[in-house]
Parts: sequence; C-alpha cells; structure tokens
Amino acid sequence: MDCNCVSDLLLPPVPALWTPGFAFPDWAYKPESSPGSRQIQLWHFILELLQKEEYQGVIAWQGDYGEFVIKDPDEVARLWGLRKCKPHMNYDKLSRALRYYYNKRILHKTKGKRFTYKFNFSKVVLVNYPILDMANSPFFLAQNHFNGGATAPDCTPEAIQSLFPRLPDSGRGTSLFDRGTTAPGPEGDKLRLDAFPFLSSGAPCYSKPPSLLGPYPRNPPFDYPWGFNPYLPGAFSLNNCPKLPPGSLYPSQFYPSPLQSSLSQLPHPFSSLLPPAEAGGGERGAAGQTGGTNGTAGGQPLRLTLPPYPGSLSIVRTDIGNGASLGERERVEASPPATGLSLGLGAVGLGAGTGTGQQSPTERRGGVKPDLDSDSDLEITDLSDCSSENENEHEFSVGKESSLANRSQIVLDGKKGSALPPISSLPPPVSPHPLKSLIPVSPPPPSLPPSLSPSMALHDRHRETETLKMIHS
DNA sequence: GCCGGAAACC
DNA sequence: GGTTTCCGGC
Repeated sequence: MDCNCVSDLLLPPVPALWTPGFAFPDWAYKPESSPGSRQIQLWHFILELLQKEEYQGVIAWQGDYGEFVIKDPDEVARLWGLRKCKPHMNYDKLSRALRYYYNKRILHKTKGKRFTYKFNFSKVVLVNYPILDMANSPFFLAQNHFNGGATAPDCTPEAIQSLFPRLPDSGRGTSLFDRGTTAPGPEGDKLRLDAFPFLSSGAPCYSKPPSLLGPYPRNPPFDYPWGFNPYLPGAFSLNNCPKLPPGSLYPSQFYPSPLQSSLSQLPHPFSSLLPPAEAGGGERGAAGQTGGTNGTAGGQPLRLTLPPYPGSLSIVRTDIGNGASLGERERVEASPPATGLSLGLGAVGLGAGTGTGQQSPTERRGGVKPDLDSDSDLEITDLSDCSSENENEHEFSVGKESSLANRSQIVLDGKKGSALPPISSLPPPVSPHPLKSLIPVSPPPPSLPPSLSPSMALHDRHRETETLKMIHS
C-alpha cells in the first residue's frame, strides 16, 4: 500500500485549533508551494514546525532573526520522518538534508551553536524568485549574509514581501502566480510567495514567529536604508503594534507579513487589484477565519499581506491579470486575531491542549527507531498506509494523541508563553507572540497614491511600477 | 556535532 | 530536484 501518511497532497483542512497570527497561509503548505517539488520541502516543514506552538519545545526561533534551534533533534527528525513517511529518519539524515540547503543558501548553520540554523530569507527569495531584481534591491544588499552584507537594517519580512507586490491566492490553494493558472508571462510561473511562508509568520527572535501581522508594525517614519518609500508615508504605523516598543527596530524586523491585513492595505499593487469593495477594506467575517477550511474552493481568506513597503519594489511583472483568481484574494482581516486561522499545516490537526498523557518528545523519543511510540503529534499522519518500507513499522503510527499537547499550554496572549529567545537586542518582551497583539482591529487604510488606486488601469499601474523601478534603480 | 561527497530513491 | 541513505573525515 502506498504511503499516504502525510500526504502532502491530501492535507486536511486547516486545523481550526491553530491560532491565528501564527499560521502560514495555507497555500504555503500546498504541494505547489514548493517550487520544483510536489512534496513539502524540509525547510518548509521546518517553518511549519516553527510556527506551531506545540513544537516550541522541539524547535523554535531563537537568537538572530531567521535563526532557529532544534531543541529536540530526534523529535524533529521523527516528525519529519512522519511527514515523509520515513520511519528511519533521524537527525543525522535530517541534518544532511538541511546541509543540502547550504548550497542553495536557503539555510545556513550558525557556527558554534548546536542544532542551530538560520534561514536566509533573502536567498530563499532569490532561489525561488530569480526574476526579482533582488540584486538591486537595497533590502537585499543590506541584508544578505552571503554577499558580504554586514548587517540587515531592514531584513524584515515586510521588506521582503514588499518585493512581491502580488499576493498569492490562498483561497483555492492557488496563488495569483500559480503555475498553470495564470497566463505565463515572462515570470508567470515564478512569481509566487508560496515559497516564503516565513514572510507571513517567520519571526526569529521570538519563540513564536509573529505572523499575521497587522498593519505595518513599524514606527513611522521608518528609516529605510535606501530611503525610498514612495507609497506609504507612514500609512502603517508601528503604533498599531502595542507590543513593539517605539523605536524598536528589532522586533519589527521580524514581524512577518501581516497576513491579517488585507490587500486593501497593500500599497501596491495588490490593493489596486482588489475590487473597490474589497479594496476598500471589506471585512470578512470571523467565519472566514474559523480555519475550518483549507482554502480549497474559495472562501479561504488570504492571510498574507504585503507590507506597506514597496520601496524596494523591483518587480517587473506586467501580467497583473488573472483577476479571476483574485476572487480568492486576501480579505481584510479586521476580525479579532482569535477568530481562528487557517493554518496551512494542513494535515496537522494538532489538538492543542487537548492531548492527554502527554509525553515530551524528548521523553519518548530515543531517536527515530522502529519502535516508536504509537502516539504522534501529527494526527495527520496516519502511517498505517505507509508503503512497504514502513509496513513493518506498525509502531510508527500516529494520530493517537497529541503528545506535544502539553506544549500547547503556551498562552497565546503572553500570559504563559514560552520564554523569548535570549536576545539582548530584543526589546522588553512584549509577549511570546508579539504579533498577537499587533493586529489592530481596524487596520488603518493605506495611503495609496492616486496612481495606485484600484481604479487605475492595470497597464497604467504597470507603467507606474516600471517608472518607480527606474527611479529606484 | 557537523560536514560534504556519492549514490540511490522517488 | 529534493531528498534519503551511507559514510569517512574533522
């Protein structure tokens, strides 16, 4: 019998239990989310774990932004093995796979720190979106660890996202740039954000990657390295982010893209892609966030929002078409954060807090061995159907309970959250989940230049973009 | 623990 | 292509 344990292709609906604010857009977990692969990629999986509170004890953001620590290597390996239906997976193998990313510069090792790796967001972007003129982007010039860049003045997910003026359409699991769904323009099948789940939730320096950031969580005026922000003169204020100490850049650097904001808040060109109604900040009811659906057919609200920061916009896309799919575009996430979210970790039906007989991964692990306990953190992974390779691994079953549920005791509102990473530069801890409170109930409307107004013709916007690009360059 | 080559696998 | 598996070396 074929292994369909984790079936990346059959991920169940987004777990409703997951909390909004930390979920990657569901599209990020779809098969097509991993360019070049029909299965979830390891780095994607890692991000997946990183954004789940249940796994804080296993893997968590720590240290520098983008940096994470595998607290429980064996457990992570086990989980990965579950996901990939590789019961014999172990940390050694997993780490080998991680090393594979070194060359791709998606990841790199934090020297001197055991089990510590670091995502190289910008490189990931480059790898997956070569069409983007990253090389000329002040953002990347400043941030890139691999190009000699010393610091990352604005290595914010917002900044990264700002490079992608088009949002993926999570509603159907297809993005605006989804391959095959959009007329392949010059970059028709490349310009997608599905490779950057972290853009929406990756928040290094925090035990939990703040995602679904509300409106621009930055104190205006933000001092962009290149000082070019033609679109949003302080439209998105950090003031909307109660958890961010004024003037603090560090947190903001990691506040991933505000998935809860809507395209209507996007400076460009997303907002302009929205119909007037939605572009105007139409709200989606809480029902839309119950996370009960995985954005299969419509209804799945986008949780990815571009930061109101298109300053480094270097995108040359012109085929803004595919408007049809825009029906699935993000909607204003004005509803309270707690209204649920649709986490893309599809198959993971984590019963946060509902698990019984929890046993820490460390306690029950012992490496990925055939006699694994039958319990699993991933209810999704029913390995009973694993291929012959695992047929003798009946112990490798899952779904019994959420042994990690005990980790879910982390209180989302920061009352009981896990400790923040020991980051000296980190401003006074606001909460284990900085973004939890960053999502304003009513996001301020973006200040869009007339030229970027929704009524603006596409070609005009494109022209505008081109012009801006030239200016930028 | 970490690294990277090599080969196999899917 | 993206691992998985194995392995020798540091």
